[in-house]
Amino acid sequence: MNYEYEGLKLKNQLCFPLYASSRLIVRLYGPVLEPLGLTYTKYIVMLALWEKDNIGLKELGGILFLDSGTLTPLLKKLEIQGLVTRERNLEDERNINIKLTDRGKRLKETAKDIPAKIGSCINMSARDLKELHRLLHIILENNKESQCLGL
Amino acid sequence: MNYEYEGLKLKNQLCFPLYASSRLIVRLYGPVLEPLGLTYTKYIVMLALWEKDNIGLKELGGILFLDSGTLTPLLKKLEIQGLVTRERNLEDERNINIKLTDRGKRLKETAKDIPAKIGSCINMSARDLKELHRLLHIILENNKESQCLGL
DNA sequence: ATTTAATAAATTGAATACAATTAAATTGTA
DNA sequence: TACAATTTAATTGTATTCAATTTATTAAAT
Repeated sequence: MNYEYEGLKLKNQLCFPLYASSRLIVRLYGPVLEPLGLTYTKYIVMLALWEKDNIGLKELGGILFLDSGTLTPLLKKLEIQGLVTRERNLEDERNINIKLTDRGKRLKETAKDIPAKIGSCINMSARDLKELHRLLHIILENNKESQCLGL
Repeated sequence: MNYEYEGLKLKNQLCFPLYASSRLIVRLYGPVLEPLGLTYTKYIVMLALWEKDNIGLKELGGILFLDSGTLTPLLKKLEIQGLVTRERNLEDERNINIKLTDRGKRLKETAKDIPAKIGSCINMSARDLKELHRLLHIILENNKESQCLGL
């Protein structure tokens, strides 16, 4: 038997189930977020801002692992929706400060049931959930300043 | 203390680390696949075909959790690259059969070192890797015919 | 003080994802 | 047989992602 190609089998991939389940769960959010006028990416931006308001784009990107190429157009849309404001930092005009509007702050109230709603769709024991959480964070931490990626 | 909004904290999200680490690892593949003329999505299509050649688009989509909207343009590109052929099934012309060309088959040889190359970037014990694998497959299995999603 | 280097955001272009619709082929049924 | 329902790909339109480039601003060095 030739084991030379074992690593190429889908069932032996780590990335594939990661990629597939990520998309699966993001898709789960779609109809739940739609009434709030949010997409999944907009939602995690709002999550970050609800925890820390008045933050620079760079810092926001550091938290969410997203760069200005993704965030700039996204934040402009959130601004048009009246959920955030974007203004240059007066002390250093290279930076931009993102702030929640009152409407953006109030949306938190509407959003607070979403985690439970999504959670009920993921049929997994609390123990497994916690373990999955731990393992994913190992990946994120390992690659935060990876020698493999130039992040 | 008000715990009403605990579920909205990023650190309590399951989806966020799933989403972030998936993107992180897909990005890891970029420079590794580039010399082969493949993107990550093209790569998993090739992985599936190396395991089962001459397969319908629908069946391929079932394996990879992708629909014709994603696969049709992707397969056309792989066809232009000379890695696959697309032909209507003569018995049922609604279906299309995807076959590897000789060149597509030979690419497997070039690709066989990729899993080890990526693996070396993911600093995780064999035990943790296996556990992560198991947990991700729980999510995929649970939602394969979910009551929450209309897949 | 000038010039150079570094940093942050915005822009551009390529490649997905995916919902929704359309078109073609097949199946089931009256 | 006709016709409605179903199935499969393809198409369309919207929303990301991300690498690479550009522009503006600030910091560092001469």
